[in-house]
Amino acid sequence: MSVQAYDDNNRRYFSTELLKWYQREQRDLPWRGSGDPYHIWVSEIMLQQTRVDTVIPYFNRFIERFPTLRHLAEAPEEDVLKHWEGLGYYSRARNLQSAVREVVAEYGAKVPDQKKQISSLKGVGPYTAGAILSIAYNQAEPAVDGNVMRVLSRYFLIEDDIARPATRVSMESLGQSLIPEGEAASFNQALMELGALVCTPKSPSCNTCPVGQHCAAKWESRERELPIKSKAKQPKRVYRLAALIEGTGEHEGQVLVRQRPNTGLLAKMWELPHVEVANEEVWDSLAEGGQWLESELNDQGVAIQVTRHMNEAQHIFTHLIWQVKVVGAVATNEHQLENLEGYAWVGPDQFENFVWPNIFRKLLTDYFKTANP
DNA sequence: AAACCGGGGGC
DNA sequence: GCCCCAGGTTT
Repeated sequence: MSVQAYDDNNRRYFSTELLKWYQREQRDLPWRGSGDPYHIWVSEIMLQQTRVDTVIPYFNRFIERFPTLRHLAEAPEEDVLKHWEGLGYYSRARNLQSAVREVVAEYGAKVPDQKKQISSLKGVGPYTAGAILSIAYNQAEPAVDGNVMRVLSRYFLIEDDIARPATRVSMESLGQSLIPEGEAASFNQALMELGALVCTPKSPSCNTCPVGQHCAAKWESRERELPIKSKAKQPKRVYRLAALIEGTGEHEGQVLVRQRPNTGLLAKMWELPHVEVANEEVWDSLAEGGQWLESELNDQGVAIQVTRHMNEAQHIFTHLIWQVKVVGAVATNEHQLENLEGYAWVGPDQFENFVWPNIFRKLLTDYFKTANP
């Protein structure tokens, strides 16, 4: 990294001008001001790979329901997941509660202020540890996220691939070296704020940038080339058939749903019973696919007959694309499904008692709307 | 190092 | 359609 080209004057300029800008322009965010390390912790977990505007309403609801570490520690996990519903990366919620329980049990319900301790908590990696230590406790620790790597790579013209872990490590030493004495909390937030508001990915506002005068990338008109990031592999497409099993008799107006496994993708959330099919051709044929769906669910104790094609949906994950076709079905052993482990009947009245991934929330909401207008 | 883990917004 | 977002864990 050719940061040596930058002398101390340039670094001092960067830090002082950035701090001055932040004092003027910082946004008023719900987790700023209270100074409660627990609130800061919750915000940092929610903000992982998630935009500020998305997080704000979730954060307010979450803190209202779980105002302190103890409230969160004592809550049922399902309740926590329900407050995370729609945010994505649900292991964040489970890890957070698990870590909070550890803090209550091992650290007297006080968020630890030592790096080794806080870094050992579930869901707390290098970024989050640095963010909590600096923002909540004003310790001179770096908090290097995507914003910070973008800002630093441009200002110092660093051409390392930011997708490589080694690059983040070197950015951390640079970021730490830039923190002015006693200003860790403001400086780290200022770096991220600049990345979010000014030094944006596509078209940075270099004309209004508080440190643009000494930005190496701007000097060479290369700000749009940075940071350098290798491309991610494109997601694999899979084909799935879901059964919308309509209840009869006492289950009139209800649909059979099931809970996902305790680990992995969308863990513990609810879904329509469904199977993956071998290829697009099987998926396309209602006869072929329907037969496969019937036999697979039958093996799990759910005997059905597929009746008709109903709906289609696509759901894009980071590493996976679900092509989902929904077919209508009737249960031929409805009386035996009552106590089948992991399955339940749900109608509009019970809908909110379950935690749904977005794709099934939408499919079921649409169904109930057309079935009971 | 690469794969896994959600969902949404900007352009 | 592509890229990114106040990343972390597992393999």
